[in-house]
Amino acid sequence: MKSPEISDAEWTVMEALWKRSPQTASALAKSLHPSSGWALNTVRTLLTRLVAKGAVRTTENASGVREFAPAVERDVSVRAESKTFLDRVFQGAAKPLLVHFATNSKLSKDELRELKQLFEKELKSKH
Amino acid sequence: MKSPEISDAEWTVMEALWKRSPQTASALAKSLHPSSGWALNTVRTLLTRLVAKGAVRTTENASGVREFAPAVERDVSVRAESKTFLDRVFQGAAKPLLVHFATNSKLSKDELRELKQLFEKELKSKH
DNA sequence: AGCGGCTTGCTACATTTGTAGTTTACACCT
DNA sequence: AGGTGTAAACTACAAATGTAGCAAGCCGCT
Repeated sequence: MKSPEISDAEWTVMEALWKRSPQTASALAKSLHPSSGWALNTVRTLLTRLVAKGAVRTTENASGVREFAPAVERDVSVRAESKTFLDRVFQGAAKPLLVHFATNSKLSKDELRELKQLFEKELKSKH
Repeated sequence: MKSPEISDAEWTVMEALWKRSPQTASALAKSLHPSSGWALNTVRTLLTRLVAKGAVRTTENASGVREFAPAVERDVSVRAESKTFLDRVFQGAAKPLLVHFATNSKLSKDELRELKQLFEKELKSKH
């Protein structure tokens, strides 16, 4: 299941759809407007492109208006993006990436604890 | 020190320069060719753009030929790219990102151990 | 002195991306 | 039925990106 390339602006639309779907173009535009400042047509264009890429699919609602919904799961896209980023910036080496984010992010004590435990668990599961 | 936007192809060139610099355009092209398949002029164009962006600077070597070297440190660019990625795909939340890479990467026992320790250290340093 | 090569500086050109505007078609309200 | 508001479909258009090619100049060899 190759996930299509999703550009920055498109990603914003996808997030909105992953959060709630299906939605009509105008509903989406309305909800995105405050943060993005995008005109309705901008959102429409992005949706059209996403449909063309196969990242979004459409259906008609009762009143004959099109509604949009993700055609790819967020998780799949996140994985694809993550892989691309990992390869590009960290040459595919996960450890340096993890070190980078571990040391460059402001993590709360709780988060640090949880992450430590996660690694402990991973270690153990590795038998 | 804002680091300039570096595109995918450009990033490849930067990596080569970060690995070794200064280098002439043709030396770079030669070393990149096997993996990238790029023509000499392609590399030149990328270099020109990188210079324009301020990511690379040039000097003349003894024989009057230009050599290229990074003008931004890898670390700075990595940080910038990482931030962009974090914001875009994980909405700025580092923990989910760390969880993602911790569970989706094939890490060796040693790496897992080191990472666990890193988090322990971070935890402690947080007093 | 002319030719073959390499270096530089321009130019090219299709795609993708960001960000809309214009036109046409309906569809409901008064 | 005509006006008003949306929806859908096209069209627009500049900047960034990937991927070069062409032209002009300098350098050393024959």
